[in-house]
Amino acid sequence: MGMSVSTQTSQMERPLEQRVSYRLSRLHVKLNAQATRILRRHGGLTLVQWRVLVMLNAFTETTVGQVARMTRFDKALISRTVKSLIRAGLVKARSDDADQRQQLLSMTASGARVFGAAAPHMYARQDALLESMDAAQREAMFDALDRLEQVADRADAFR
Amino acid sequence: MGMSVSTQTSQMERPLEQRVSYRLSRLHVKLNAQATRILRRHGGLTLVQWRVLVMLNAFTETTVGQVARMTRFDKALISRTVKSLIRAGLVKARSDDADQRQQLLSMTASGARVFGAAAPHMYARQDALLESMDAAQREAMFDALDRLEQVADRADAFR
DNA sequence: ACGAAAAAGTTGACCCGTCAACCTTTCCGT
DNA sequence: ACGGAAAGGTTGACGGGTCAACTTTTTCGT
Repeated sequence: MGMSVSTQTSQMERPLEQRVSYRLSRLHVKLNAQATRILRRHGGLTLVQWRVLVMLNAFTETTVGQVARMTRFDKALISRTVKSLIRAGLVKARSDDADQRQQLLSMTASGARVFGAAAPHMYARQDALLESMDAAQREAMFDALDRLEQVADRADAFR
Repeated sequence: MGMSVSTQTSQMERPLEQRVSYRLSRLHVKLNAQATRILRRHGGLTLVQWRVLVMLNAFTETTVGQVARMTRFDKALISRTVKSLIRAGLVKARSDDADQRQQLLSMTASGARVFGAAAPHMYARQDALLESMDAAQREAMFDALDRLEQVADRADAFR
């Protein structure tokens, strides 16, 4: 392991462990992989399908566009995912008389069953994550996430 | 906009805004998109290419495997990315006499130039992110990231 | 010192997610 | 009330990223 360590530029002013977006990316990948595994074991939903069902569970009769905005996923992705859910019989769509462009989506009984089977495991995981911190830490973290998101948004304007 | 709001199940016990992995994912997507944009403007590197060059900048003469482990990216991805960097003339490889399986990678002069052109912008962005928090908040956040990562790792074992 | 196991890397197949182009329906200013 | 702009959605193409299979080289136990 004797790697010559002569980093000709300053020996890493910003240790890797502390670079924000790098850490975030690592954690995000890990959590996603974990969620995907849980879903595969309990019903076989994909992560995006799960997120769509979460939305349909919270808001009965939603549309593709609304789900896309709420999840911040691309509407193309949501469109395809909804199609897959309809094909699988977990979601049904009925056309909206007031606006012919959109369709009102809702879970079928079978969709609710699949969702209900996966939910406890997904929520248990979420709880495990939150319970690793006390209230103050939790608040500090969400606060940090808020700030970072704001900075990212602001910086977008003039870069 | 009169969307009927009768969510028949409990009106969202866990408000979306507070779900950890959801927030993380949102922020991650945003930061990634921003970094990608900056790189496109200043030299045209992709994000993975950038991350590889960061590693080559910090550790002269590294290997594909080491970069993969350090960045936590898949080695297949690193292998392809390194190839693209070599094709672009930004990285060069020389075979290791002591181990014929691996190749020692380093930046070319032109690679260093491209890296040097993008670096100030990327680091400025990183600084802007960190400067949105004071020292205590920063520590709280990294602490939170550590905990979450640990929990995720531990949970992997028995799920 | 031999053979099995492990490590390094490459490749192909595949899915996820994004982008841009496009079609249809609705909105809205004049 | 008409025509252009905007909103909803779908589709095709593409790059990013993962997984599994495979080759070659090295390590290591006996």
